Amino acid sequence: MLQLAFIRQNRDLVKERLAVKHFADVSLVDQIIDLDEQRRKTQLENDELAAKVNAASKEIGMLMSKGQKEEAEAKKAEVAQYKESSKNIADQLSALEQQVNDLLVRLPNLPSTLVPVGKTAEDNVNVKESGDEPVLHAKAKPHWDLIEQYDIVNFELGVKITGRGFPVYKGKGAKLQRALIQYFLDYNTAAGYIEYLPPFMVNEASAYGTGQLPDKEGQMYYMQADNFYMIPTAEVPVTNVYRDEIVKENELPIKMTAYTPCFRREAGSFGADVRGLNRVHQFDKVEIIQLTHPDKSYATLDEMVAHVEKLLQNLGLKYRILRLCGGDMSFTSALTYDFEVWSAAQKKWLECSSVSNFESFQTNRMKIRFKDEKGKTQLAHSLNGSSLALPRIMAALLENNQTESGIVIPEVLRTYFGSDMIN
RNA sequence: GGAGAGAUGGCAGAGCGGUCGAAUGCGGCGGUCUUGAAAACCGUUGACUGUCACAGGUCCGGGGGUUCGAAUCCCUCUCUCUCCGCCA
Repeated sequence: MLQLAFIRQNRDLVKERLAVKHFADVSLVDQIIDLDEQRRKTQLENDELAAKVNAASKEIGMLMSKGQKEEAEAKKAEVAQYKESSKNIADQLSALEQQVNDLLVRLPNLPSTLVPVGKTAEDNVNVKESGDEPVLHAKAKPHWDLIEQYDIVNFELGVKITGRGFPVYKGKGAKLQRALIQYFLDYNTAAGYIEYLPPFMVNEASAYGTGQLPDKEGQMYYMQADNFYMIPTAEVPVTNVYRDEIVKENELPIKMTAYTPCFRREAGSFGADVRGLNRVHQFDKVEIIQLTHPDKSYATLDEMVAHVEKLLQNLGLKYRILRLCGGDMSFTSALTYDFEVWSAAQKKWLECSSVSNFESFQTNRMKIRFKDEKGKTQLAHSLNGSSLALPRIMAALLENNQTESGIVIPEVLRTYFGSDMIN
């Protein structure tokens, strides 16, 4: 969430930036500032009374030890009066705190000044497009036909075992998944990311920390008996590694990577967009996460974008990089780049990575801080990106690399995959 | 699932209901000494809120209660550990 002090000092700027994100209820900002004003006033009253009670109680202790019983009793009566009024004020105070906080968590992150103005995906800015258009043979098929032909992914089986959107990978399909995961993790750790293998379910505090709660619980699978959520992305468990921690400045940046399956309910999607591997409830993803000094997060964002880009180049895929406009960004992000791969048989761009700077939006909730040179604690910045989400990469690889004699495996994957073709 | 023990500052670990934000040790930081380092010695070292700066307030797992006063007593929730059972 946004920092209250910042909102207070930059009322107009905050409103202006929220408008870029098409946030409907800009008046929230004024409400928050007004309520906080009251809160602070009430806090002062409360504190003054508490100080009186504290002082009187101390005196009572002294009087008692000296055996001055009557004086002590008189003081007690005095304290009783303070407490009468303090009860009321304390209730007011906690109500105000609650209200301020409830409103504050409803404010999305402010978009950075680099964010293009716009409302929908149409308004995203194409920053770069690269890679060659694959030349397909005459009988080229979309990936949902290819996986049947080579018997490498089975959706019907997934329906039988679980339900729609839970693909079963089989044989070379399973092995290709494993090869991709392995390759991505090795590529990330070679760049200095520490590998984690976190739990695939998280508690409420973790889901709140990265911003999935309180609003988006509908997107997560929920284990009622234990009050756990299935993770929608590795970002959730891995960013929470540093929740409530204060690190030393020289420990930054903290770079982490993790493979996890991701579980998304994504209710209400139909049609061609969801065919095959385009959109599923469970998929594999390798994620990169960084915690940085606030001054360095934008340089880090560029570095992460370049890191993911290289990965796509190594796989030989045609891709483009989009800078998301204000209306298309997530609630928590300040600046996001989406990567899309070209799926040659579907003739469609498929999103395969999203790299974002959250500035202090997540770290403020999670209280991820560092001690600067002067010994002051400050919020770190958090960033993350997919490197990469597997299903759409798999779809693009299958479609773009298909030949009449089989599917050609990219050079970089061959040692992991054990051969150069699926046929 | 059954039985028991516990939750205190970065870590370890004290804490008769009053002067405890909290002993002590370790660690961290600064200094003395040293060519440099180690050792030794001296000093310093929690977070949040608030203020121009002080002052003040809050925090000893969470919530509630008793009391003039709670880390300390009571209730409750959560979590952790040990033993037994079950199990990959």
